[in-house]
Amino acid sequence: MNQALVFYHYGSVDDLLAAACRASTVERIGHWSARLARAGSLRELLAVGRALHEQERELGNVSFLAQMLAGAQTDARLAAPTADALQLWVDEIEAVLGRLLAGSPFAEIADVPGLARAVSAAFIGLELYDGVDRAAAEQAMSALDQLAVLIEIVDDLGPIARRALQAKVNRAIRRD
Amino acid sequence: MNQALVFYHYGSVDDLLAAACRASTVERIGHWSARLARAGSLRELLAVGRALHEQERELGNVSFLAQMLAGAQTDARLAAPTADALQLWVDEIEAVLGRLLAGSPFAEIADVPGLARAVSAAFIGLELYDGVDRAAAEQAMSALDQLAVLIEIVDDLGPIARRALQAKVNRAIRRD
DNA sequence: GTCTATAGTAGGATAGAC
DNA sequence: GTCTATCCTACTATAGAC
Repeated sequence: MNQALVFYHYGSVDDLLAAACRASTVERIGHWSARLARAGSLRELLAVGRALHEQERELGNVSFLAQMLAGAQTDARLAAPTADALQLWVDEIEAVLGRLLAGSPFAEIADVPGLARAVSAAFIGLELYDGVDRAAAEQAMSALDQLAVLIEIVDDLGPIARRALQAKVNRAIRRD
Repeated sequence: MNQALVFYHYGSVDDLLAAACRASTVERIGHWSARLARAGSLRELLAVGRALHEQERELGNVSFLAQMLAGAQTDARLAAPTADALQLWVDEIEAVLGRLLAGSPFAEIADVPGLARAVSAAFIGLELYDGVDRAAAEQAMSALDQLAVLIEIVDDLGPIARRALQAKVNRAIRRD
C-alpha cells in the first residue's frame, strides 16, 4: 500500500485511526464474545480476561489501545472513536456481569452498567501495567482471582448469614 | 531553556523523561501521602482518589502518565522508569490498604501487596477512561463507591455470619 | 484508484562558538 | 553551561501523472 492513499481514502491519519479502531474492535469482539458468554463464574470470566489479554498483546492491540488512550487525553478527535470502541467492550462485559451477578447482593447495591465500566477500566489499567511491569501485573491478577473466590463465597452464604447481610445492605441503601 | 541543553544535561529525550517522571512522582506523592494516610475507610480512600485524579488531570500529569504508559509498551527504556514511578504509588496504596483491611476476610484471602497493585492498575485505567469518556468513568466510580459500602458491610457482619463466612474462606483457601 | 514527487513541519541529536 | 547553527529522520499532506 502507498502512504498517499491514506489521505485519499480516509482524509487524515486521525480518521484512519478511527476507522481502524472501530473495525479492529468489532472484529476482536466477534472473536471473543462466544467465550465471554460461556463464562459461568467470576473466576472463569477472569480466566477469559487473562487469555484475551495475552492474545491481544501479541497482536499489538494493547499497544494500539495505549496509543489511542494517550492521544485521546488531549485530542477529542481521538477520544470519540476510542470511547466508541470501549463502549462496545463495555456492552459485552455488562451482559456477562448481568448474567453472573443476577440475584447477588453485589448487583443489588451496585448497578451492573457502572460495574461493567469499572471492570473494563480496571482491565485496561491492568493491560497497560503489564506492559510496564509484568511481575506486578501478574501479582495483581492473582489477587483479583482470590478476591473473586471471596465474592463467590459471599454470594453463596447460608440463609442466616445471607439474611443478615441483606438487612445491612438494605439499611445502607436507605442511608445513602 | 534551550533545546540543545536537554542532551547536555540528560543525554537523550528518554533520559529526560525518566528523570521528569521520577522527580514529578516523588513530588506528587509528597503532596498526597498525608491525605492517603488519613483515609479511615475504603470510601474515604475512594474520595481521596477522586480528588487526586481531578487535580493531577488539571496539572497534565494524567496525560503525561498516559504517554509514558503508551511508550513503555514497546520501549524498555520508558518501561523501567514508568515501573519505578508506579511502584512508588503502589507502596503508598499498600500501606493504606494494609491498615484499612487489617483483620478483614479480604486481607486474609487476597494478599495486600497484590491488591495494592490491582487497585493502582484499576485507578490508572479509570484515569485514562475519564479522558476518553467522562460520563462513563463517573458511572464506574459511583459503582465502586457502592461496592465499597458492600465490602464494609461484609467486614462488619455479626459474629454468626462472620463465622460462617470465615469457615467458607478457610475451606476455599485449603481447596486452592 | 494508485502511484511518484514533493512541500512543509517537527523532533532528536551533534558541532562548535562563546 | 549555554547558545546558535545545522543535520538527519520521520510524518502529514498535497499535486499531478497514469
